[in-house]
Amino acid sequence: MSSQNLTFNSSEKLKSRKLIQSLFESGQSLKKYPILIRFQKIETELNSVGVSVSKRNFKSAVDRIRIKRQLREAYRLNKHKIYNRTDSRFAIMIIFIGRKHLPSETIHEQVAHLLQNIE
RNA sequence: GCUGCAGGUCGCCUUAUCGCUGUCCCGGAUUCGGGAGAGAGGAAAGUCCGGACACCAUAGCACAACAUAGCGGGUAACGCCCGUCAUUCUAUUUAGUUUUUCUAAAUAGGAGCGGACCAGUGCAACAGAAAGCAAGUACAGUUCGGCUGUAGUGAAAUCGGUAAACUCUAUGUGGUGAAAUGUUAUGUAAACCAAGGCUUGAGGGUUGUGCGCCCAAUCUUGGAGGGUAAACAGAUUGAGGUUUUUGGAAACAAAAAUCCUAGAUAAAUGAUAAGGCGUUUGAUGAAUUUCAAACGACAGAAUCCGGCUUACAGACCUGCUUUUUAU
Repeated sequence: MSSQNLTFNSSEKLKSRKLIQSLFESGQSLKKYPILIRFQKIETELNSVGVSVSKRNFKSAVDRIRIKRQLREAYRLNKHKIYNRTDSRFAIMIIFIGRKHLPSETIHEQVAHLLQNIE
């Protein structure tokens, strides 16, 4: 089951435009620099997760892609913190609000901390 | 060996574990599980030219506007590429000159906004009366007309220069851009679309202008929107790559053999660990010897091709060149 293993494939990705819109309009948010997450309870089997990096802070496409990969990896390795703790499922958008590159270790720590506090 | 220039090739590697996106095979037969194999670039970038493809009379016609500009060739096409002539720059050699300078010729390497001033309009430092259509110095001639010649200024005085001046000539250019466009499924109404009929053509739309064209209201018939930015096609086999042969001075073309090499869509191609490779720094030392640390250029496909431009640590190859050593 993809909810238990260390996977993050397309069935768990946030793709619906409507859901993203409602997430930004009425979702809750948690912040721990340099990460901001917005989340909302949804009635599905799996979480629905997206990542985002502002073009304003990182002009180069290479930089943005690198950070998005770090964020996805951080979710993949830490998603058990949600699945093991609660039966609720969430739509989550992980947003990078920093202005420079950070080591993956730091990003993973911050994302793990935020996922721990979602409810 | 070293210095510099030009052109070309490459542009981190290996293993393990955990993942991501397609493809194929097996089991299941909707979801799913297992296995095999594939998965960013020379610029994928800028979006500056040229095409393929698709749709749209808001697409047509005329003027305007814009682009290109020796000659020959290549190409699907080009503003690109190859060759060549003239021009111009640099270097060397030779000749002329007492020498520097300068001039001429030859050789080598580069550069580029290279059509036309026998249509019209404009512009021109200094000198000069005057750089074009007005004025005018001296002398001489004279058909007595500022008509002709000489002198004088200047590169140039009705002889010309200038089109990186307007302009003219030749050739070319419609717009939009894969979120194009097509197909399929479900299917309430007055909103949307298509076809047809009737009336009015006011007002509006288009690229600057004119013509043309389109849009409106009402009736009839048929189909539809949302859910759903859905799914599939377009979409990756192509002006394709590699090798050989032939033709050609080259760009390039032809033939044969062989290969299939990303296809995502809130957008895959990654993360971690260990080792190696390279660069830099520090220590060590007879020795890039040994050790340690840091770093790994520019940059991420998005319909697809051909170019151009710009960015780029480092490595290698070829040619020319500077200097040194040996023979």
